[in-house]
Amino acid sequence: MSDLLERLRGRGWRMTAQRRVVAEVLDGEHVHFTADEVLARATARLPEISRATVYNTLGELVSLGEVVEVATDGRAKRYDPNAHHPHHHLVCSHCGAIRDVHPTGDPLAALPTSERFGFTIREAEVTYWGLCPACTGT
Amino acid sequence: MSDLLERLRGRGWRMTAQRRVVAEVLDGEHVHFTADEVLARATARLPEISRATVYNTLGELVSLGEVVEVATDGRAKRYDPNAHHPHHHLVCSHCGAIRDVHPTGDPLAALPTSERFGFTIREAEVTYWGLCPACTGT
DNA sequence: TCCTACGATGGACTCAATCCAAGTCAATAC
DNA sequence: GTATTGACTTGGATTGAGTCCATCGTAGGA
Repeated sequence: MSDLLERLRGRGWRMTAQRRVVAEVLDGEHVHFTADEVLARATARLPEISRATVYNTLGELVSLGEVVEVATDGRAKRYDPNAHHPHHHLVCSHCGAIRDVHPTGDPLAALPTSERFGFTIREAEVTYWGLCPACTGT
Repeated sequence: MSDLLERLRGRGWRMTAQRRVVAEVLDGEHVHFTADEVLARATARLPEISRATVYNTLGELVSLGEVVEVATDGRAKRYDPNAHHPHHHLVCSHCGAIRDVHPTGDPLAALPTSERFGFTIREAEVTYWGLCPACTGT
């Protein structure tokens, strides 16, 4: 899965040290970081990188479709590098941890025309809420 | 549907002018206000009400289960007074407008045990994204 | 190697939401 | 009706996430 950089280069994305570091952080681990966590990890590799650059780069990766923005609740947005496999999310209501899940069927099909109110619907997003194994005990 | 105040009183909720006004704002119209919109409408009826009180009251209504907090994307949270009829949401990605919808079937059933990763799942929340009739043209 | 348009910087700013110490008042008891 | 009291309200300060912008730096083409 480590060809994110190749893909970006292939698309004519201007490569800079900062952008490479952000892409590497996202590509490296399959967790869902907040922008601040990305910043922290990027800073570890390239100390002078700025917050604005991290936001710019994340925003660009999102609009390129390489990364998906996940907004759960009022917490900070998280960035999901697993954009090429459609999936949904399972969120721990206690600690905020996120896992990718793949439910069966198509949720779009469950919405009859009479319930669409003239909207042009583009996608359905399913979030499952619960307690992760670590938080179940507490 | 205007018995929200009755229900609250019945539950021993301490009634104050501020709380009544907030409850009335939510009860009156079936749209999904942001906290600021609630504050604006509450202020129109009771000019000296403070922002903190609106947040406190909204938070309390949420934990009483009388109102549902809807967080879509990075925008401000919205408050949905239609808490007694389970439903999902249709959001306009352009203007942020929200409508309640009732898809068929149970999204929880679509998640096989093998995809639950030991989580204790409490609920599934489906958000449909699209453009509302007013924004489709632009 | 040189140019230059695109990208990065960082500090100020916005916006939503929360905190807190002091003041107020609804509901209960008398 | 009055006194009491603990829960509620206030508003200004604060936090946290994210954006803006004028200026500086540099990747990549000529």
